[in-house]
Amino acid sequence: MDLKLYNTLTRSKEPFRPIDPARVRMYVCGPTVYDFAHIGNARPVIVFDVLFRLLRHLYGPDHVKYVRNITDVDDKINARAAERDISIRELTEQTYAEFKADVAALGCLPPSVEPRATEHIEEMKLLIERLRDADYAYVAEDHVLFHVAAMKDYGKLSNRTLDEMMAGARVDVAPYKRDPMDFVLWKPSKPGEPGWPSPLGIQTPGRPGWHIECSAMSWKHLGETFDIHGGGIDLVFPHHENELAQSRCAFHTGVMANVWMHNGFLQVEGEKMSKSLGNFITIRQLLNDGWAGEVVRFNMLRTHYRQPLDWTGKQLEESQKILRTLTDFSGYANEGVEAIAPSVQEALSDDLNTPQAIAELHALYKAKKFDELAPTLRALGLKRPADQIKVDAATVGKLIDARLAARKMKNFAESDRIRDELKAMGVVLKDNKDGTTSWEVAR
RNA sequence: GGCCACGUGGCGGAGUGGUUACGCAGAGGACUGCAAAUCCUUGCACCCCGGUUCGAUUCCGGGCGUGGCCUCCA
Repeated sequence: MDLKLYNTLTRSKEPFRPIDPARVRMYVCGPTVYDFAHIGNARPVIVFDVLFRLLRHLYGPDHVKYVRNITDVDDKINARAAERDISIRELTEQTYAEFKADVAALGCLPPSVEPRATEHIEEMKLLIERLRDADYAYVAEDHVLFHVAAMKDYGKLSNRTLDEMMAGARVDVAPYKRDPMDFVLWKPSKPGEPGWPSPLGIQTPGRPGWHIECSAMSWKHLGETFDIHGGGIDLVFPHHENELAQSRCAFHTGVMANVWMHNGFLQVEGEKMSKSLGNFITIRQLLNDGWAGEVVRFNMLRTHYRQPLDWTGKQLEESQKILRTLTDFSGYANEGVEAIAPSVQEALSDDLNTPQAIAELHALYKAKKFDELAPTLRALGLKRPADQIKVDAATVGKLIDARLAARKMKNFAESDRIRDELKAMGVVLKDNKDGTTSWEVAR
């Protein structure tokens, strides 16, 4: 069956045809490492992890290269490091380590490569030189700017024409820009700011603009053109539009990535997530609150990746319940063979229709096809969530024995009392026909 | 103001020009000392107004609502 993916470039679902099936290449914009990742950041990480897993399944694990960058040079990083009075390196290292731990808890495989912007300054400078040599870029007051008007079909990805953008441009345009829409490829660093020797004969040390980082890193690790470029929908403009412009103009190609994929925006309890509203949810916080990473992952996948998603506590609880049910059969194990059942593969192949895939998981469960269900769950990174609270099994066992004894003597007041006591501990009993009792932790 | 997305049953959420989504919650039943868990059954739908059509939730136009981008943002 064919994999179909929605392409933002063409605004339609298209059959996926890798440039080289032996080397499927995907790039996704990664985090700017200055603070804990929030659930908005988690969405693309999880969505593209599912795609990564599907591609590995379809083309073979050794034939898929997934690059997710780390932006470790950025004004927000500088500000935060100064705020906390630590070095930039300390901040980015620490934040990156937290990020790695968080997304691992969400059941995400590490990408094939996680390049850092600061380790690709030379590639960025090479790109900048190429762009200037081809008259797509110019130097002005120690900045290097991309001249948007030089590119004929600029705006194709975000569906904007240059005229529209000019009309909407804000008043305070930097005076050294030829056109208001021109964007920075390289900018001078003030003393104290991170800086590198500048390209194109600029004497002042400088640092790269945001967009050139991704062009450089994707080039280095995936080549001039590749298959899939992903990220959040809010990155379409200006980030991806500019990335695309840089790479295409630097390499004189008609495409950068063949398929551009964007996940929808996420809200929290019906509102935009923001620090001022006090509804800012980090991955770390959810984990600290006792939610299993798998539950967070499952909750994210219950909505199709292109749809807007409203994150609520109610849904999270529901997700935990569902995921427990789906993994509640004898013989289930979190580790073991991984495989994707045909019905699930078909759903995922239709532009990553994870809600349909989940419906298929339910169908497998209902049909008792556990030998297909377990490997599929594992292949999707959906394990049985761990209990939120820990209880002492020996204590529970003793209480159950006492209750069974009471029941045998038809002392139901006592047996119900013990049941309530266990319930207060978070333990829920399941009586069986033959007089035995099994139990599980409710949270 | 410009560009764009979304609006499905109590809730979440797929999908489709005419036939069951799926899940959670609810209701009824089986089981149970009573429950819980489990299993079986089940009610409830497509924002509004026009148009196209034999027929529209599904296509087109308009309206209303929510959200995103246009400045850093997943």
